[in-house]
Amino acid sequence: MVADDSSGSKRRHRPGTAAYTTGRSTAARILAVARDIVINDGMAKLTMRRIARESNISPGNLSYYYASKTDLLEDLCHHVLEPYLQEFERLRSQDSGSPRAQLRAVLEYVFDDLSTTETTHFFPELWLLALRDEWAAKQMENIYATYRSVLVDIMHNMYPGLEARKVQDLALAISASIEGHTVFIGYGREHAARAPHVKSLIIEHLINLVDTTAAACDAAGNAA
Amino acid sequence: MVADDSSGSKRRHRPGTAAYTTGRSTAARILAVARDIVINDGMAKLTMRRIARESNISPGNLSYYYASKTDLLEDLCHHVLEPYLQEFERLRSQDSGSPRAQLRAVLEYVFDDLSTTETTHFFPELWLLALRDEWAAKQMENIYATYRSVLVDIMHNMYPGLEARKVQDLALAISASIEGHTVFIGYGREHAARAPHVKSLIIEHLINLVDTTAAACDAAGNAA
Amino acid sequence: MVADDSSGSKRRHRPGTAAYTTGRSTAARILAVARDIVINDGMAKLTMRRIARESNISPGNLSYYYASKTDLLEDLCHHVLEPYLQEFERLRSQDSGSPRAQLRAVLEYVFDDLSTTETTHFFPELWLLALRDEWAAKQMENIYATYRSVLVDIMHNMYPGLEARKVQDLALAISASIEGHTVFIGYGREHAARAPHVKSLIIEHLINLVDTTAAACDAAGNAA
Amino acid sequence: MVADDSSGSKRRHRPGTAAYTTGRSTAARILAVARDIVINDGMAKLTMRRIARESNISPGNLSYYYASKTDLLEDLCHHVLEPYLQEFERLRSQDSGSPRAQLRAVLEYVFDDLSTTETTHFFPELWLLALRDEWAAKQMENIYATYRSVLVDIMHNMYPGLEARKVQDLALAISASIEGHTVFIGYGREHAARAPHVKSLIIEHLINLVDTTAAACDAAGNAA
DNA sequence: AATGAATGAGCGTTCATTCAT
DNA sequence: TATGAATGAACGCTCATTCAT
Repeated sequence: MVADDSSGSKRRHRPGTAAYTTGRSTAARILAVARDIVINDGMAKLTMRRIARESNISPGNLSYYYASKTDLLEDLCHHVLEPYLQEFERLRSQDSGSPRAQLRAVLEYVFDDLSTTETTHFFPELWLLALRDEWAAKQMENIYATYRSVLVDIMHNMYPGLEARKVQDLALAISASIEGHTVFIGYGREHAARAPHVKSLIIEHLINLVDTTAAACDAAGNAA
Repeated sequence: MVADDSSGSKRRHRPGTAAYTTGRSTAARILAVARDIVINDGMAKLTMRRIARESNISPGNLSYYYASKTDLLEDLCHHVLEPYLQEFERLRSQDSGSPRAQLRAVLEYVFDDLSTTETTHFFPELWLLALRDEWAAKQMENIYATYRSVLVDIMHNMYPGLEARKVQDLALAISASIEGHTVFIGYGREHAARAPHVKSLIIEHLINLVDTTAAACDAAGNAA
Repeated sequence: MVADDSSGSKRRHRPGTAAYTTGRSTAARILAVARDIVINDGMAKLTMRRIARESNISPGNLSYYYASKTDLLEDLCHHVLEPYLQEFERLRSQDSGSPRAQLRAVLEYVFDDLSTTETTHFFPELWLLALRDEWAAKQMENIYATYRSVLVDIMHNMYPGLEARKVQDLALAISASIEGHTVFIGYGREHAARAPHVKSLIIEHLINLVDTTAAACDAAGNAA
Repeated sequence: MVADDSSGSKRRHRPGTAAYTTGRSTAARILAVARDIVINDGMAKLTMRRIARESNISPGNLSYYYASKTDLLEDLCHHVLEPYLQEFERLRSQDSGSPRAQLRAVLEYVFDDLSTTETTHFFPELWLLALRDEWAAKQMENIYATYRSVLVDIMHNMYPGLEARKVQDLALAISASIEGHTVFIGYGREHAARAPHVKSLIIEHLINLVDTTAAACDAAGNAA
């Protein structure tokens, strides 16, 4: 699940840069190093000098690839989040036998992913960044909107009659509920050991939430 | 709901400090200022100089109260979280007619609190801090353990036969599910407007989760 | 002719700074060092780090006195120009026997001053600075306006009937003519050796310009 | 009045460079861009990177044409000043009816030229550069020596008997007096609006200075 | 003739911290 | 209690320059 450079990526480092193979490898190294720093030590420890040092290049050369830290940060967000986007698209088009099974597959993927170092460490940073940084907010909304749209698609297949607004709220509630577990059962977190138990508890419950809500709406619809 | 200095607070500013009235008011001012900075501008903008400036004291004097930034941070955590602790104790001992009504009251309180600027902005900072700072991790665990213990108490009243481990997992899943909404429907967040709809969707269903789980366990118990 | 701190100086270093004797001496040292750098090596070589180094203080401490380089530059302008302002006021109130003698005294002072290292090196920097820096432009206008107002006063004493506008143009032309010599006969300049000869040539003649202009205006006035 | 490459220019970009048509046009572009930067934004903003960027070439290629910034600066001086040299030669050989009329023509040209953006902005930079840069000093002396030699020629025609040294001092005083107006009535300067009035005031006066000095010397000579 | 890639010193500035008074 | 004064490392960033291709 590595970002594919040939894909429709919008923006990357300073234009004109990374044209030769050596430059391309340097550019890749920069992002990899930056990613590792954020995940291992947190965004607060992500400094241009350290990125340069750990990429084995000079500060001057780093700013040849990224004119400003903001530029780098934007590219980093993109770089880290793109694989998730691709995974969501894969899950959307995946045939699991039934919509219900497909929904379960998606929720299990997301829940399991919470325990990943990357997810446990990067996403909370993104949540915080998004509070003050316009660009980060857009990136965050982008990834979660994609995630929810997959849920929406599947729920629509399960209950075609369920009204759109309701389905969207369900997707929001479901995704938020699962994301919330990150800080409790994520990698290295206090209750990481309970992850399997909580997983079975919560996933079945969330699928059940869809059924219940659909039934309630259906009843309300019929009554009207 | 202001922190009561005479309460069982473990540690506070430099010992021997804040003995006189002026000192005490200065100490209070420092924490209030620090809290505001974190909530309004984020932890990254919390600098000793700025705290000093906005507290109308000199940097030198600030370090008289707090020998290091870490010390201040610890006290700040305590200062911000204590009111929540008190609120949870209040909710624990609150009589709402039935355990189910009491559970609903707690979940509604927590859910509504998510939309608060303070909660939306402070807790994600805490989640991040807890990843690297021992003390923050302890503070975070403390507040959430208290929160869950309230849920555990109530659920025990609802289903005395439900085994302890299961009840604890339920409390974990319920609290995590609600917390997760912070970053989506919290103050100023993308989907803040959907808060009321998501609230009604999720709360009833989390209560339902308790019933379902209890029923399933009961059935399993009987079968055995 | 040293700047007097007790005078009506408008602004100085960061407020609250230089309150004790040690701080005051440091503040003075900073300006003296900055002045020397500009005069000896030019404005382009005036860096915060070098000022700090040559003032025997740390960069951090320098920015304690001056929060930004711009602040320091403004204070430096003030510091360097103030003595000139005071000298002009002295010349204005000086009794030289006759207005003509007083005029000659002023022009001689200014002309002789051109050969000073300080004037030769600092004023051209100011002229350049004033092109792009608002504050420098104001400071430059301030010093030259004072200079011209002295000339205006004296010329008014010489020819009370001469119209104000004409007197002002005369002051402008006279001062500009003398200033222009800075870059040719100033300290270390190509033609420094010709200074005495050019001085006698130009000063008498500028006084003569006043007489000639007054006579011409008088004739025109009578004719009308 | 564009610099002619075939003229007796002493040195230009890196030897061997600009041999082909493309190279020549690039070389010309570099100087034009550099000139514009200095005139519009000042010497302090003249950086190699910026010259390269605005010339649409890479920094590497720029240093193919100019091995160092100093080299470029020298060429830039030459490039900017050459048109003035040519203009002075034109003025020297210009027939204006009488030497006095020719002198007036020269002074008027120079005075009017002061109001030019180019002159107002470039010459003060040159004055400053000449203080520390040998080459700039030479270039500056070259242009002003040519200027003065024109004045000397004309004054010699007016008063053939006037001794050489005196004539040279006169030329120095006259040119310096006019140049001094640059920083007061030049383009965008505080007193630009007074330019026409000051012009008539000063030019007639300077011509008069020649007459007076000649008369005085003549009298002194006769007396002796 | 031109490019992309890289260097390393230096820039102005901020920071947590220390300390004498 | 409180201040002014000071440190030194680190920050993001710019610069003239070099060099292989």
